Amino acid sequence: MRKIDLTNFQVATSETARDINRRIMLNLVRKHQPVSRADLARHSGLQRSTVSAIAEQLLEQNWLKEGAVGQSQRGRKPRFLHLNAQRAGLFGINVRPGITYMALANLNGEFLAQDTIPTPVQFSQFIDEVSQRIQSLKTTYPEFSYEGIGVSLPGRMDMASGRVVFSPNLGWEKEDLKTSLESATGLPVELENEANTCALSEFWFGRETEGVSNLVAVAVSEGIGTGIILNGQLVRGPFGLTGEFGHVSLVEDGLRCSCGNRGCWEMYASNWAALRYFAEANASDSKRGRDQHPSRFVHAFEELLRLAEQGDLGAGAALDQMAHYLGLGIALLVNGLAPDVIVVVGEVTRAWDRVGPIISETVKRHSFSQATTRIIASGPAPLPRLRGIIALMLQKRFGAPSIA
Amino acid sequence: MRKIDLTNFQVATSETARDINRRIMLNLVRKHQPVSRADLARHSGLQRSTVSAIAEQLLEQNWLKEGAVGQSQRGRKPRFLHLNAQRAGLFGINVRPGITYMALANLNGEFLAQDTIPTPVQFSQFIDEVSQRIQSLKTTYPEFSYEGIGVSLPGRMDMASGRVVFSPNLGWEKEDLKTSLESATGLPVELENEANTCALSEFWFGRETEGVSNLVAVAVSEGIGTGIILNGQLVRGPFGLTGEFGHVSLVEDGLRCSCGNRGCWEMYASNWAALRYFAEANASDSKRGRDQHPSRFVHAFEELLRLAEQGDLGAGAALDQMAHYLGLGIALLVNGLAPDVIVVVGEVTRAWDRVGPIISETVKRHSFSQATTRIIASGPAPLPRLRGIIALMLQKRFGAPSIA
DNA sequence: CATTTTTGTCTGGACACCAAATGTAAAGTT
DNA sequence: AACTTTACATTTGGTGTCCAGACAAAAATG
Repeated sequence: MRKIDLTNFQVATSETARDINRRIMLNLVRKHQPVSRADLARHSGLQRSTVSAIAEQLLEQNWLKEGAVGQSQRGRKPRFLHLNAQRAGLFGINVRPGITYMALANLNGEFLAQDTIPTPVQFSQFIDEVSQRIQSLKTTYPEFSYEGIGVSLPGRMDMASGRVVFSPNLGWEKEDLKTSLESATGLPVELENEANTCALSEFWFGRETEGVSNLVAVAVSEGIGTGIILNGQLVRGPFGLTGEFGHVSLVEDGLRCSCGNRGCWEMYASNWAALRYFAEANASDSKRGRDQHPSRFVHAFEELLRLAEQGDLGAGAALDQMAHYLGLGIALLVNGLAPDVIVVVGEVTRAWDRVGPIISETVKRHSFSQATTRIIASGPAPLPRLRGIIALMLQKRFGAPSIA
Repeated sequence: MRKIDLTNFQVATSETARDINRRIMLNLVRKHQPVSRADLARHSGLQRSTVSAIAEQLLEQNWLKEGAVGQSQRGRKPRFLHLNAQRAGLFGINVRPGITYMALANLNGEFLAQDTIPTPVQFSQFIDEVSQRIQSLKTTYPEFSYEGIGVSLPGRMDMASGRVVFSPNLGWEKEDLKTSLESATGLPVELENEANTCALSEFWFGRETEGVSNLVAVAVSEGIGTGIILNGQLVRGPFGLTGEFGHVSLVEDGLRCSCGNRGCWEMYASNWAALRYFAEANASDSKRGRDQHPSRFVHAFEELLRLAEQGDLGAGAALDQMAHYLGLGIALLVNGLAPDVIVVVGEVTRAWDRVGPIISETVKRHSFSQATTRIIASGPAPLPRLRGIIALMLQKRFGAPSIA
């Protein structure tokens, strides 16, 4: 039960009920499509007349389409309804150090086109290149009604102002990405932290998350970020700062981290940490990785994965150590938040057969027996980020309306 | 924005709008009472006619009372409305090892009577004694409409079944406290973890939490529990297990905790930890405290506080060390959750002049500079728990309705 | 005493949901 | 082939709610 915030609330009007039921209808169509009005009435508990009225509105506004006539054992055959996929064209952009992924998705969250570009170092160049590609995609798919652009970023941003608050890996702090991209493309832009988008991706599209309302995503790359969904909604906190569990001290008086703290989780469980373990074991330069160009760094970790897969003992040991520390941090999340699901995202999941059991074992040893949290691996990046940023925009239509 | 859970949702009816607006009205009356209908219309943005209609309903159902005629500079004088305090008599029970606190509160959350009893070891005896006192209070205050009993417990409980899931300090696991107390008193009973009630107390009654929607309570006693409020609502998680940050490993390979883990936060920052520090420094028996009867143990920590206040260096050093570790754990919460406010609850707040600065300093050293979390001390126990369990029940009437 | 200002109520219209009747269409039955 | 049954979908009348504006009531002002 939520407290009503008297500094910022809104009363209900006579249209509030319709708003609520319309969103429920859209969700039911999304889940069961193609589906008849009668079925929708049964699923929702609304009267058939009400369902017809809502459907009529949604058909008028092009959110739904009437499809083929369906089959039934006896009686009049139903006229199926389904989402009008073309009603929303959504651009998802996943900005990573070194490389930027772009995608076009429809109302069903299905991808129609994907593209990658090297992430320009210059901010203005980034805006130019991205808006140019968006323009070209818009002309390639003229049948869509374009609704917006979502950007997944390694950083934290303030929702109110739309500005990036904290982004050490990109260096775009203080840049007004939202406004710049909006004026360049003419489409509304939404920003979100990449760990949060990973969480949203699993929450809205995950197969193992049916009925789940508490979920934490652990996004493992150069660093570690966490996206936290509790009570069925993303937790952003003031300035979107919630979720920096990667900078929690796991090792007392441990390695100094760029954040100023010591012994941060991400110093021991990130891709970079694994490369460090590998380098240290080989008694070579321990600074390897950090000094390389970001995209080359990604390749270094993928090489480590490949080496381990091929049976290299040193690479395997580095991954094992990384997995151990991943487990320690995840145990902390299990104890403290006890979500239904923790989903691990990142290149490391490609070696899940190896790291998964180590993580599970470590978590079991360091957490309550009562906690029933499932720990699962997500698909390979960059898909979770792109799917998640699309989910963020779909939420606008399919999420529960904000009331009171 | 919340995702709609299609396994468990409810559609809007024609009364949904009224339900929403009625709750907003109740909140506005609570905040501004005594207040006129015209003022309520201005505060809410509803039409005066609508406000009158809602007020009429609430007056009929005795939630509101029409008070004195107020003053105004010009024009017709307003007829003031205020909450009918007697409309709800709420019993709050705070069960602690050794001692149980009881209180009777009204719809305004004001306390009318308070009482304490030694916590019986036998569960059945507890039910008997509590229901007997409740019966006696009901006859003393016959003018109330009694709405329920809330119980604050050191443990975790499953909302669905109402059973205690985990309660090492009470030993009432598997007991059906809710049903037992309900059948003994004839009143509906709600259970809640004590750290959660501390959070609710500050959230609903705190003076420094206006407009705050993310708050974490750190309840420090024999152990440490955390109550987490995010996006304006309590996070309970499956089986109410969310919030056991007290059992997060802060010290690698540290002291073994009763939970099975090693180096748990509460092994280093609880009252018991401070007593251990004190005992260790005095080279005496390090098991002191654990072996004592719970209520005597409370007295031991209060004695430590008194000693420190009187200038005892050893006692002061023990508190300082406790404060340091409190700061470490709180820094973790600041980094990971970045709430607007963290409120510390417990006997230790009586020495806030001493421990507050140490906590702040430690948090500052171990967390982001961006985080704007305020760290405050709550009033002395047992008030927060009692106020919080009352808040839990008041939520039923004043919280936002659950929709979709 | 008329005017102005403010509070509170009343009335008609719009919107939404519900329940039941009606219309529509197809399959099964006689 | 005509009738009955079944199921889908729409129409109609009733109720609840909010809104906008008119109206009534009450008190200060000029």
